Amino acid sequence: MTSRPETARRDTGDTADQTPGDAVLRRFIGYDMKRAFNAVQADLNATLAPFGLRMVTYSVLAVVCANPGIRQSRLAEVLSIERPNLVLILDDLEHAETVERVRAPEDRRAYELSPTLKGRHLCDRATQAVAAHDARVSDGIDAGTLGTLHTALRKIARNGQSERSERNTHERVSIPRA
Amino acid sequence: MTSRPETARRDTGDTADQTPGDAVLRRFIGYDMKRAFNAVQADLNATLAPFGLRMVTYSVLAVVCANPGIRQSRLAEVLSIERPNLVLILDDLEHAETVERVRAPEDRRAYELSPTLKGRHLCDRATQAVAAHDARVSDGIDAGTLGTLHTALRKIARNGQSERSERNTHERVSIPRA
DNA sequence: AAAAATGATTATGTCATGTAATCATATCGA
DNA sequence: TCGATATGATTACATGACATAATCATTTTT
Repeated sequence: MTSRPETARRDTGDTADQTPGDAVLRRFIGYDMKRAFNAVQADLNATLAPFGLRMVTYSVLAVVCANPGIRQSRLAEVLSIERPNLVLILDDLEHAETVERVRAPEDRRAYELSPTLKGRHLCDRATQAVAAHDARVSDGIDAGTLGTLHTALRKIARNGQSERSERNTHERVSIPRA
Repeated sequence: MTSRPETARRDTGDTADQTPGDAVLRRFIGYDMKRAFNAVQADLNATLAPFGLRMVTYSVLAVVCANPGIRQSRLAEVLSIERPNLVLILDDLEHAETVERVRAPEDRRAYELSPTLKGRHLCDRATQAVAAHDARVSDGIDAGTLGTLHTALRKIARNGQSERSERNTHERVSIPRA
């Protein structure tokens, strides 16, 4: 296998040239995913900005609303966010008076998180905007394909996960709490 | 629309609880994309590390190999990288003696980029590893579905792109931070 | 020739995210 | 019960990715 120029002629750098240039990378799912995700991320952040939210803060708010009383550790685990980072995110949300930290009565180290009324309303409105955004970026993709996409992406996430944990077999493997 | 807890009972934080917790977000392709991409990115970076490459540097090397003589502006445009950032990436590759900057004879402001022999070999080997990685993360997804996935992701990328450019006709929105 | 545009670079700032160390409380073992 | 250890949350710090503005050299335009 020897890498070759995409075209026989030497690329003169002519910007009118319609040759993709990144054709070599297009065959990789990872490349298409990165490009798609970048576009989605930019649009989503623009969608959430009017609500004073970012992607992460919205995710956290949504999960807290759906799971009132959830603790920070569990939340971090669910969203694959490092605990220290979650602290700042929650500071942000708490400062906006959308989420409350309440000491867990059974374990006074822990906080139980719950949305304020304001938080619920914000979450509902933001969720509508996110749903609209999601519909926009999925425009022109039929429902069946969309389902396939969901399934495939989840499989890929699992595949990547397992690859990584296999690599980490040296240290902790499972989490045998409880 | 009013947000509701996913389960009737209050979440006790019991770690044995198998309830996903992020079910509210799972309906968005953006969420599944983020999770999938994170997993892929982690695995890919681990795959490239032995070659002294990162995702970006590999992309650049691959495009340079496929388009010898390409200029930095064009390269930045193709990969959607900001020009200033490309400078450092190329410094890296040039320092590793995999890519060369040569003044363009017709325009002495510009550099024409081409891979060294070493660069070509590295690219070929890295490409094999990346292809293997891509196969790993796509494991269990049949060829037809994979094609559908490519098509859908490209469409999403385009949708996001056009949304953003439409939005940029307005002014920028700032995000107030605590 | 002067002005404007372009390719590359430098300097700089911001944001996201990760690691290590710290503090308080809880649990476990002797 | 006391001491060791584990756990939840936090703080402090490092890093990496990426964007913006200003600068320099060269080219193009007028």
